Amino acid sequence: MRKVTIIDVARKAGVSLTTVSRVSNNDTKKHMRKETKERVLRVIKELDYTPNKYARFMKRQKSGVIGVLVPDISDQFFSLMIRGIENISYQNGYSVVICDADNSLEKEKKYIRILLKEMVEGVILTSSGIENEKVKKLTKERIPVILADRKLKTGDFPYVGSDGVKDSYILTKYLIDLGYKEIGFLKGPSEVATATERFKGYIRVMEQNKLIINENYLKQGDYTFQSGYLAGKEFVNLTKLPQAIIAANDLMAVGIIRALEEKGLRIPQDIGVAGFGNIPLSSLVKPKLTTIEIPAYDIGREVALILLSHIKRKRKRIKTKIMDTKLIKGESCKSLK
Amino acid sequence: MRKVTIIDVARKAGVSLTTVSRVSNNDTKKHMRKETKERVLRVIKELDYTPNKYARFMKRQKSGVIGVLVPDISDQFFSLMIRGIENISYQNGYSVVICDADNSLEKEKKYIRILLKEMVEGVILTSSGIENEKVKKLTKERIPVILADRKLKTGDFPYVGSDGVKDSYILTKYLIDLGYKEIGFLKGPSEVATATERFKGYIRVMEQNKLIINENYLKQGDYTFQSGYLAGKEFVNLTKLPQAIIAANDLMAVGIIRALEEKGLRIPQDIGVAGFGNIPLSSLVKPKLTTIEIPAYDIGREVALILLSHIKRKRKRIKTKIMDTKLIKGESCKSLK
DNA sequence: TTGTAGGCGTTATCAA
DNA sequence: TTGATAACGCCTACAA
Repeated sequence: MRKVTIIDVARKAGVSLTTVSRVSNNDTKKHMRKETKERVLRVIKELDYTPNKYARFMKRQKSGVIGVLVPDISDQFFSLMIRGIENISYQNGYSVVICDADNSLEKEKKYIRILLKEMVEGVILTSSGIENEKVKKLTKERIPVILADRKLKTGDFPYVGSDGVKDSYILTKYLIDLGYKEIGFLKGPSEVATATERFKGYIRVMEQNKLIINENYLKQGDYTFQSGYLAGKEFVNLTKLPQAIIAANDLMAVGIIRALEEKGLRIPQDIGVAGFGNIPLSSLVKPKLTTIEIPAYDIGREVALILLSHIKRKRKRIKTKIMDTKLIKGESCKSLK
Repeated sequence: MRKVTIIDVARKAGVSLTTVSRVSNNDTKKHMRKETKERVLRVIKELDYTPNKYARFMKRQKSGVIGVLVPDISDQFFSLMIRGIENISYQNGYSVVICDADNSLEKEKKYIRILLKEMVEGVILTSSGIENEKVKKLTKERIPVILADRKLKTGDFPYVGSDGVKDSYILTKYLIDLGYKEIGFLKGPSEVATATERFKGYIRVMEQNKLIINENYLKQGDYTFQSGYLAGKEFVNLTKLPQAIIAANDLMAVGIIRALEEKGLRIPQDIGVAGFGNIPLSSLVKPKLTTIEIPAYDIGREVALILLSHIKRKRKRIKTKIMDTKLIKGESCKSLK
């Protein structure tokens, strides 16, 4: 069954292809008889005609595709974000090409090249640590790049996501208000912006409240469950435990809990644990995690909207949007008073 | 910065575009001087030329895109599967368009239409219950369709996934061998093939072993955590509990565990629980789930390979591949002997 | 208000 | 062994 082309429509409607093209593109500049327009519209519907996007590209040099580059699509945070992106994109007639960098810098670079070849009109980037250099390559080709969830070390690309410092500030403050004084922190990977921001917020509140930051209570993780579990084991080996531990993300927090429980410690009676993200796992785990909810789906929608506004060169090109987050008072921390 | 075209290459190499085209497509039918070929190849590399895929489509009428339609990309099983699909696809120069049906039949139909407009060369379908009718529409357009993980009620489309009956057979048999006799079952949604197959396998083993299937021990769920939790509550309200409960997937199994624990029951001391899937959550939960591992990533790779073989009309067009699964002996069931 | 014609970058057919 | 040329389906400047 051959595809319907603009010629089929033109023939059936008894007009030239130009007229059909104008109707299907809703060309308002040219005036045309209402009757003609309606007739063409009817035939378009009858034949179920849609312009061939590849042919259209030839003239317009616009692909109608945007690229999304994430570290790991099987991380639910990112898959939710992608759902948000797709939602907005399809509504606006854009398709989405997703690239999973597999947490590898190598693949990330490779995909930047692929996206260029795909002639995407814009890129949404959540980097696992790519250098600015490579990203600049995109902007040099006049392809707008918006960062989602994770900022880059340098450069001032538009960004949509939460304010990690503020989030951490709120969470740490909440623990302090509950009565916790000796609070440890499990850091995330140093090349990821959210990780460093969250650590910074923690430090800031601790200092503001004149609380001592014990070096032994600071550990390094990489955002995986496993690294949380290992850090948890390190914690229980200390001669004296902190009263609570904040992990830079939920997955590590769950890992910590598992390690602590294995040693017979009870959460939150013996020690409090908190994380960031409020990933679905966080409420399925027992005890439910105290955490900061980051609205992945909404971030996806916002970042797509902003990218499209850049692509379409709308006058108000928004640069950055900090999303509201929400403190989830789970069961993994309790009032000490 | 303008894109390099075939003309730029031709000019720089001092040959015609035809020659460049032949080199870049590795046309083996036509013989050409080795020297010419090498020169062109060098220029292609120098200029970093890649054929414009949109222009190429115009001639070939092949988009180089395959479509993937899943019920929910934020379900880790599907996102892992997608990773497998993308892995193979990119290796073969194909891009992937992902459609998230959001577990809705309505959207599923809509996306079938979109995929047709996108002129995908093939479709990988994991249906949340679409009618055969709609899928036939695709095959009528000569677009190959391969089912992943979930079969359709009717029609004999190629399929890649596990054998739900067999999986369930193995799991149930394992419980029986442990000494369990009164085994309940929480069913999944009736329109999903894996759910009905797993129930069938359970029934079969129970009957073969002359074990009574107590109607009160059969409940209906919909694959969500919530439905597992609710079913768990129904179970504890029974005057007499079964010795073990099998849920048609892991998420529901975890829900059951949560409900049972809330009533003070201990797993596996008081009652055993098992599921299907071995999703990452299953090993993060306590106790670790007894379950059947379904290799999502490998299913993705296999289904992509098979789809590509159909697209390329290779001689050996594989129809179906049943993937090996693995019994995970977790801690949520124990030997009663 | 509507139509004609040229060209976007590529590949395939035919000719040289 | 290589090259000229006609499509592929659409959009748009220009013509009518």
